[in-house]
Amino acid sequence: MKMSDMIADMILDMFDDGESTVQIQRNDLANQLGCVPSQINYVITSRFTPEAGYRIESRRGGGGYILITRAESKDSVIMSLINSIGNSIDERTAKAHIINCNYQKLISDKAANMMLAVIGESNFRGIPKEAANQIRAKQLKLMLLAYIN
Amino acid sequence: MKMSDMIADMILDMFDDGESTVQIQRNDLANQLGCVPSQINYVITSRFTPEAGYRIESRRGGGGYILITRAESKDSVIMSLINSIGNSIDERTAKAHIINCNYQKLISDKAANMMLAVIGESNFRGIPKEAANQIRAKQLKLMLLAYIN
DNA sequence: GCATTGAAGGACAAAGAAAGTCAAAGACTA
DNA sequence: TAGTCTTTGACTTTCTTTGTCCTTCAATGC
Repeated sequence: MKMSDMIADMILDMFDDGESTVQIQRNDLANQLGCVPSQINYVITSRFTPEAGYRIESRRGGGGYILITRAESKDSVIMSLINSIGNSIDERTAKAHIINCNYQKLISDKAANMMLAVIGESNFRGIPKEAANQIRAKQLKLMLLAYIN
Repeated sequence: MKMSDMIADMILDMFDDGESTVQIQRNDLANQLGCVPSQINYVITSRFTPEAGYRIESRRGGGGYILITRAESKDSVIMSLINSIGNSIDERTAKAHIINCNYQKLISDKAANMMLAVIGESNFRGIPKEAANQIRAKQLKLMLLAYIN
């Protein structure tokens, strides 16, 4: 298993007992898992994003920490994700959002697969990039909306 | 025997133990079989198509992979619907198919709503009718496939 | 108080590890 | 022989890992 996924899982596990915040020591965690500290940052910025419903705070210096706060309601996270999507989105970003949502258990595997199927670049072959991005954005927002209703 | 067929057989073999997904490492497989990596792509796009009941996902970068998912019930009503769709479909017809599937309890209300959201004409505003119909056909087939997995 | 020092975390770039794309050349087939 | 199917390879894009240097903070000693 990839180191990044292990780190993400480790953090998700810490949420398990119903808590909505997790505090970590970057160096400790890196040490436990045998990676460089900056990889923790990579995981946090690529997976624990605001769009996925997380807020990050941190402090440097002696006794420093990283605090990860998870949003309460799933639907509200999805709603704000929808609102964060403008009227155009590329495949890469859309895919990342969907995979993240699925990873955080905001949407089911099946729904995620359906969404991934829809937004794939190869569906749009032959039409201009920007037109495809606009269609993709509309479709993704509507699907997410349909999902929570 | 042709290399393409060997690759296809190899992949099919991996499904053998009742699994509905196979994960491959493109470079590894190419290496095992002694072909260039891109030939794996050729085989996948030419043989493991939605019409044949396969869905493809992949990730690049370190720890990347190609995931091939096979429809479980190849002879289901949905599979034959997928095969009847062709490479172009208008909103009305697509809608009728979806509603019918839902009516027959082949797909859930939620899935039907997601599909209806995707195929809606207004998503495709601004692009030529026929291009829209082709995108819609691809998307509908893939969604149905994702649903039955 | 104030300067120094060590203990955090942050930012960023470079290297590495996959997979994707596309077009040209070659092989087959009707 | 025209047209399709395969094979190959060069180039591109994406994601991950690693490391180095920077900034911030708290504690300590004067």
